[in-house]
Amino acid sequence: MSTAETKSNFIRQIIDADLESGRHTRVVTRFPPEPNGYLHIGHAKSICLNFGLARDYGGTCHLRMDDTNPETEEEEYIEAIKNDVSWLGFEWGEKLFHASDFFEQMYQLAVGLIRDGKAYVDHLTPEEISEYRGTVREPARPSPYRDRSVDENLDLFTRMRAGEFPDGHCVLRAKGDLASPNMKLRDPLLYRIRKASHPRTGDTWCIYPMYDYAHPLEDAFEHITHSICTLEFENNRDIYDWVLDNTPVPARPHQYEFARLNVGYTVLSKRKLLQLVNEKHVAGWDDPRMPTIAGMRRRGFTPEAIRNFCDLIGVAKANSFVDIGKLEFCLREDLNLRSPRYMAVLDPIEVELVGWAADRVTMIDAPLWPEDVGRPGTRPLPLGGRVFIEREDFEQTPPKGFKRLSPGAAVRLRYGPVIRCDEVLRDETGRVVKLRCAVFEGDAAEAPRVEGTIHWVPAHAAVPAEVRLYDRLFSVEKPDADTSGRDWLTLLNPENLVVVRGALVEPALAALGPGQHVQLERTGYFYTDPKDTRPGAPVFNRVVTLRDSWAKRATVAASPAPSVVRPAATAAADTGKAARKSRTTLRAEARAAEPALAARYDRYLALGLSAEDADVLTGAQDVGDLFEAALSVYGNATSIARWVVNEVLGAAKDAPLSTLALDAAGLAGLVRMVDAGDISNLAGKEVLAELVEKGGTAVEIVERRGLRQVNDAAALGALVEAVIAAHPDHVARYKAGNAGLLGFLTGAAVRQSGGKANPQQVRALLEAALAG
RNA sequence: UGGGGCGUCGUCUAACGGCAGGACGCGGGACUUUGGAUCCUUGCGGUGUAGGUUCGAAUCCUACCGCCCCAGCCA
Repeated sequence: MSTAETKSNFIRQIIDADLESGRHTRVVTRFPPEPNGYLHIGHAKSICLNFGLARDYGGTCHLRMDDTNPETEEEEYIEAIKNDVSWLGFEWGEKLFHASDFFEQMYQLAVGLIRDGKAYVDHLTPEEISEYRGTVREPARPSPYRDRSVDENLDLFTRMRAGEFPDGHCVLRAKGDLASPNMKLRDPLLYRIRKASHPRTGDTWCIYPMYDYAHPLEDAFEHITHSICTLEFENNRDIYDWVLDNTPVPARPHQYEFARLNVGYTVLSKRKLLQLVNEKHVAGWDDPRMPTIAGMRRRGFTPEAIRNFCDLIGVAKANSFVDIGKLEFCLREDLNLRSPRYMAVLDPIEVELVGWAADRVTMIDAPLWPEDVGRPGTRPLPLGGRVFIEREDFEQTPPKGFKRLSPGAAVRLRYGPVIRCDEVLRDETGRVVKLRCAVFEGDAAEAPRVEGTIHWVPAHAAVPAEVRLYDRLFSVEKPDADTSGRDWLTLLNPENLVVVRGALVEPALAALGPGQHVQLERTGYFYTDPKDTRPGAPVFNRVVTLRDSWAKRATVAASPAPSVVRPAATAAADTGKAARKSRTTLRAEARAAEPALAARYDRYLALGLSAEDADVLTGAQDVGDLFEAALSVYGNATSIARWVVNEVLGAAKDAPLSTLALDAAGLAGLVRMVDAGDISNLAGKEVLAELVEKGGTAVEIVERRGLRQVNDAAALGALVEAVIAAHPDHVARYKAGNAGLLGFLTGAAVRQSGGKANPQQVRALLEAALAG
């Protein structure tokens, strides 16, 4: 029931472009978990993305264990990961890899880097390395070992591999850029010594590659085309590229980053999840309260619901926080179709049906499925003289709108007769122990009208069962962002699991085996625990509650509407500390350092340019050069300035202007034609795009592409008529008051003319034509 | 603070100079032997701020504001 067609996202756009340009002819992605913990819902997003891309583009997705750190990685995790990915419904076929498969090749490439003088063995201690690295403001200092000879480095590296040095004695480092503002590039570590046994390679290695070195190589060896990771690796992309550019690899993958998943009331950091397990705050990695795939599986989530959730939330680069309600929605949507309905009473009150013959039992054929699911099937449901109902379905003094039982009121027993509460029996503490109710069977004319239906179980045939009510793990929405200073563990929800041992279920449920989904009517979706369910003794895990408009109303009524006063985004309160150095200040500095630029600035102001344009044009030599050169060909300073500032800079996208095919004469010619009305602004931009791309002259491009502006009233009139005829709906909506549609219709007309029609005139003609 | 990213309904996400759309949520309605199933909904609600360019700006230019990431021998 996966919904609709696949949503567009920025990664799909990149792939589309790569396929179209021929950069790639197929798509190969990978999901590269480190086997140092169990997979969680955040990984599910990545799995669905990577495998989904491969599926949709007819490519392949590799499963790769990123096992470069033997100290934290274990075989148990490797198996769990494989199990979870395949349970989610994805197949990697033959394409199972391990980073450790490539250790020898990685080593050889490292030797190559040393030979090329691009890597060295460093003996600085970790503390010293950190110290030498500098800060974001100050550059790094070179390690005293940075310049030793290739031969010495080769010898040392060989001995590192041979196990001659203890852990931490030395590392292999790349010769990066010590002054780089990107800290990751300041001589990144490539190899460290770890005399630990590796789950796959055992003791054959005692040096292990670092992520930043290993990952790009793994991608290249596997011929990955699109290497997709999360946002926090953006800074690592520079080393990713460095490694691939400095080693002879068989392919050239590229890294793209997307926003990782965040959801409320849980944590998704492996460190914290591990701590929850180790310190026994939960019963293990597969505890149903855990956000792990294993935990969700045991709780009763389905792969379909999780996949659907991942489709629903999309993929983008903005940090986001997904409402857990979306997951619950996906769960209910899926579970509705696969969960037969039954009844169970969690907190029973006995009800005596007054007048019911002592040993009379009627069998009810109760449907397993509601009408909308439309599946056949019933289960036998016996009704005798005593039943149990839910304690919360009775109120001595019902609040307004209460549709359940209260003294003198009547309800229908689900699938059964109507009952009216005539007598309430209590114990000495005042607790209700029994209700005596009149029964109205069949179409009894005297039956009271009822508004509510409640669930029940027959007292004589009820079966005791254990019910585990799972709730959100934490009691605050963002335990990771808690600023109260409390330890995050104190934020655990004390009621994240409530075990109900006195629950009573209808007899048909007694035979349920492990791993079955049911809906306990009016209570929620449940799953028989796959580990603890015994023959005849089901254990029910609550997967998710049902939507509950009454509970919602009740809560709202109870809490006196806390009129949420949100601190209005403090309007430009200049309390804000100095922003980062802006481009203006950068340009001002450039002018201060270079008198020629400063002189230009004054001259441009004298030419009549705005201060802003003059500023932008004089921040760098090349921008001003282009402006001046174009100006010498065509003398309208403001027009040239406008095109340089607003259009050329946009087209350049921060690249130096010298990388553009555009020359000053081309630009000047273009601006001249626009000013003269030979071509429209729109066409002008089209011409500029080609000039930037391929160079040439504006006149030639205009003639070749036939972009000369059409100003002829008759031709434009015909065009307008045609557009009006072609879009009757839009015209009607425009006339009904949707003014925004004038833009749409103008656009349609201009587009139909191939960008040649004079847009002002088109718009005016349209407006006039539609006014009548 | 140097650098790298990101700001669109309450939340998530589209729109690539031309109708701000979808989903969850919220509200309203239908139906009802699940208040909680299910269905309908032309209902609510948004382009961080301020300028500029353009016939037309969420989109291009400029400035400002805010948030995230980077100084592990983790990944």
